Amino acid sequence: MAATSPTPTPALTAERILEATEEVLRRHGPAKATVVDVARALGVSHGSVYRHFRTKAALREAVTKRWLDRTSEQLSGIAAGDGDPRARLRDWLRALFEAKRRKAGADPELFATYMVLADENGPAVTEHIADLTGQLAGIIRDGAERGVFAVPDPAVAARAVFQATGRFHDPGYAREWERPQAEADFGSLVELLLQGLRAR
Amino acid sequence: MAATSPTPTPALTAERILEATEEVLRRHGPAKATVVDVARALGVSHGSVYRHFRTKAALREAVTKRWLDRTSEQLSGIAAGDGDPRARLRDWLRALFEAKRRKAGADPELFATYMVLADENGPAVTEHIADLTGQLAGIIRDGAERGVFAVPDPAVAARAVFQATGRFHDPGYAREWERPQAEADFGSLVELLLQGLRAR
DNA sequence: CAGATGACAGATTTCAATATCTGTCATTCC
DNA sequence: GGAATGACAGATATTGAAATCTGTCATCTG
Repeated sequence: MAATSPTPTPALTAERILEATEEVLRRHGPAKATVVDVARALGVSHGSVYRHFRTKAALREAVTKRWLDRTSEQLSGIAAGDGDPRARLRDWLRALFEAKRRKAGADPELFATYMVLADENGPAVTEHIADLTGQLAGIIRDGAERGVFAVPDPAVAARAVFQATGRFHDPGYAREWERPQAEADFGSLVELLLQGLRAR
Repeated sequence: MAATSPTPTPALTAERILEATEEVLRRHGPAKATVVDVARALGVSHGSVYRHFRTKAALREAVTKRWLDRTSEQLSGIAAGDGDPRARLRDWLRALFEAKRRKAGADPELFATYMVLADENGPAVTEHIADLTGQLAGIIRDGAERGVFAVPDPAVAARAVFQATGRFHDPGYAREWERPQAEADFGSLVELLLQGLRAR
C-alpha cells in the first residue's frame, strides 16, 4: 500500500520554494505568512529556505516579481502587435486596467503582498514599472513613426501616459476599481490622452 | 497684580475650538491628538467641546475642511481670471501642485490628518474634490466657448484632467513630490493634457 | 563535501492587564 | 435657563512580559 511520494525527495529548488511561498501567501496573507510556514509546507527546515533566499524580503520580492511578470508578458503581446497604434494603445491600457483589477479581486492576499512591496519601493516593482513604460514607449514610437502620433519624445510621453492612468493601475487605488463610475472615467481619460498624442 | 486675562472668559465658540484643535493637531498629529487635549488647551472640560461638535470625527473633519478651503479659495482666484484658458489651466494645475506640496512639507501633521480623512472618504474631502473639479470645468468651458479647447463635455474633461494629475495632488503620492523628476514629469503631463484639450 | 538541520541570539509580534479616551448626561454654576 | 462640568460606561490605546519569528552557523548526513 505504498501510496506515498513517487519522487521520494523532489530536490529543493528555488522554483519549488516560490510555489510554496505563493501558496502560503495566498492562504495567510503578507502579514501572517512566515518563513517557517513556507518551510513546513515543503517539509524542510527553515534553514534550507535561507539557503536559496537570503532574507524573507528577498523571497517576498521574488514571488511578487514572478506574479508581476505574468502580467507584463500578457501585455507585451498587445504592445508587439502591428495594427493601428491608437487601437493598440487603447487595448493595452484597458488590458492593464483589467489585469490589475482582476488580480485585486481574485487574489487579494497576493495583491496585498504587492502593495506592501510597492509601498517600500522594492526593486521588483520599479522594474515592473520600467518594463510597462518601455512597452508603452514602443507603441507610441511606432505611432510616431507611422505619423499617427506627434510627440517630442516617445519615452517622455510614455511616462506621462503611464502616470496619467495611475488611478487605473496603481494598487493604492484598488478600492476605486469596482465603482461603476470607474469604467466611464477610464474611457474619457484614455480618449483625452489619445487626443493629446494625435498628430494634427 | 492682576496680570491675568484681559478678556476674563472669551466665550467658547466653534471658531475658537477649531483654532485650538488645529494647534493641537499640529503639535501632536492625528494619531495622538485627543479631545481632552483640545479642551485642556482651551482651559475647559471636554464636555464643553462636545457641545459644539457631536464627535471627534466631526471636529477633525471641520478643521480639515477649513484647511482645504484655504487652498480652494486661492485657486478660485486663478480659475476666475480672464486670460488665455490654456495658460490659466497650466497655472491652476501648477498652483494646485505647489499648494499641496507646500502643505505636505510645512504642515506634516495637518497633512497627515488630511490623509486620514481622504482614506476614509470623509465628506469634506469629497466636497473639496468636487469644488476643485468644478473650478477646472469652469476653465475648460471658458476655453471651449472661446474655441481654444474642443471637448464633448467640459465637466467630463475636467474629471479626466483632475484624475490624470492625481499623482501631483493626491496625498497618497506626497512622498514623490520632492523627487527632482517630479517637476519634469508634471510639466510633460500637463502639456500632453493641454494637447488633448486643444481645438484643432 | 554539498546540502540539510536545528539550536541560538536578537528582533518582532502577540496577548492580557492597565490606563486613557470618547461620548453621555445628571448636576452645578452664573 | 443656557452653558459648563465631571463622573461614568464602554471603546480604544498603551504597556510589558511571553511567545514567535528571522537570520546565522556549527554540526550532521548521505
